[in-house]
Amino acid sequence: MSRASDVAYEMIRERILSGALAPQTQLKEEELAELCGVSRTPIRDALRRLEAEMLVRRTDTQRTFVPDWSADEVEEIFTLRALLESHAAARAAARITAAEIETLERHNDEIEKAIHGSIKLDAEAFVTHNRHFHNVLLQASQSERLIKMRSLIVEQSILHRTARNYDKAGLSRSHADHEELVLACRAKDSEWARSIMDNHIRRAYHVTLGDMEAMTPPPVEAKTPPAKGSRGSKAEIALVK
Amino acid sequence: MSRASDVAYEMIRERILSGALAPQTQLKEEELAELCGVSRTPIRDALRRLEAEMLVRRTDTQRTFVPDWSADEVEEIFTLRALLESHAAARAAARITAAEIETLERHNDEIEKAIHGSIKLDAEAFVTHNRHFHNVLLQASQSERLIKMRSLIVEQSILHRTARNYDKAGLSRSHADHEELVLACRAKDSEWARSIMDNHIRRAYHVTLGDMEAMTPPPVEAKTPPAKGSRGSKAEIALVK
DNA sequence: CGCCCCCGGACTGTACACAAACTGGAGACC
DNA sequence: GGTCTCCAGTTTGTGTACAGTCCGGGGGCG
Repeated sequence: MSRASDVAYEMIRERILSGALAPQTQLKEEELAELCGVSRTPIRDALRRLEAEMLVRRTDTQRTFVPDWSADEVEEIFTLRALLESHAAARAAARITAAEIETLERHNDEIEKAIHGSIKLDAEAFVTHNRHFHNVLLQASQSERLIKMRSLIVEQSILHRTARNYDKAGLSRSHADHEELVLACRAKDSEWARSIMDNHIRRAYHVTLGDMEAMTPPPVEAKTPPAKGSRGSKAEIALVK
Repeated sequence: MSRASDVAYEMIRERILSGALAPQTQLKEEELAELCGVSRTPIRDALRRLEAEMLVRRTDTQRTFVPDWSADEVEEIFTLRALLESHAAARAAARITAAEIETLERHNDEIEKAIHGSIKLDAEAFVTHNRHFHNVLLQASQSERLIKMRSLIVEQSILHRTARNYDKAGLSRSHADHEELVLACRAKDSEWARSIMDNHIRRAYHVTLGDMEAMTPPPVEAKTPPAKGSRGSKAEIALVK
């Protein structure tokens, strides 16, 4: 994992998810090369991987941009996530090992601590252990395809927002869901696991939705050069509707 | 599409799906470069893309192989395909345009012709138009993510086998499903479309299953060098169970 | 004005050379 | 015989030079 292309991948990914690289930004290979301190070759590698995960978008003329997501896409993302993660939970319930169940419990205990451990909510810890919990479950589903598909469903950043704006009751509910998932795994009851997970994610969607409405989106409309000359080869990049 | 890396991508992909590159084969960049008449750079590009689509598999030490699929994986593939394509059909029913519906009908007419047009079944034509039909529907779902996810679900080769071993009645049934899908689209009835597609694909799975049993898999076991020295860094490639 | 064409600068694609890492086997040692 | 170590050949990773393509603006023309 110390290859230049891995370093570049991590650096760029991190910057996109954290917002350091704003949506609509064009990613130029040479710039990134300088940023990461490597040559263009590993950068190209990293960009290919990010493209496969839909964390960057390429135009028809091979220019690369940081995408942004419309409300419609957010809905689609959560629907797919519910579909896939509940399927993964069902598979996991049938295949999970005792050791993995213990790991799940450990992470969920940490989540509990993050909520009630101190006076103030430890959002960072919550997010981290929440992510791990879901990852372990995905791993237990023993399907590489599901794992790859999930990585197509970008939501780290959205998740981050969600965790911050949940109230304590909401977070506790989330913790309780996880506990029930552990029970379902113990019982090897796939359908139980599936329905818990489906419910868990749909709820998260609606919380996110609330958040998104709450923070009046600054109507910073993309500068739209009024349909200038049609040379037919102008690169189009997806704009938020 | 005339870039060297696109040519390489197409060539390698075609050879894998057609079986010209057998499962377990190691793909060496230099060999492929010679095969495609380009340098290693575009080959590396192509391999990255194929890897993202799970059409090749890399070991932990960056060696690239043609994968093969166990019965368990085939089941997983069809389950996911049913999940995703029925979701896509539901989305499509709500969004499809009149022009797209016409295209669907055109392809389905061709399918009809392939089945009954001449004395002998035109398997090639059937497979082609069947693929197009499904692609149009997927396109109509207007979700890039669904399209990318579907490409993770390799099944062209399996599909090929399926079409050959369907009997005429089965193929007609498939044609009738497509007709009903068009009706559901016209009616904008998402749930109807979903259930047709789910049924359509599950049936295909069981036909494939029958085929796979029929043709006694030649028990050509992978040479397993009896667990020799454990240097710990030996590349492991997934073997068929 | 508004449209079109053309061109220089900017960005991506490809080849190739060299560096780093992995593989499989030969030989030392118990 | 079994296991470990080391090494030469093989394969992949990276830097760099140059070729090809695209973008956006300036000037000609209606």
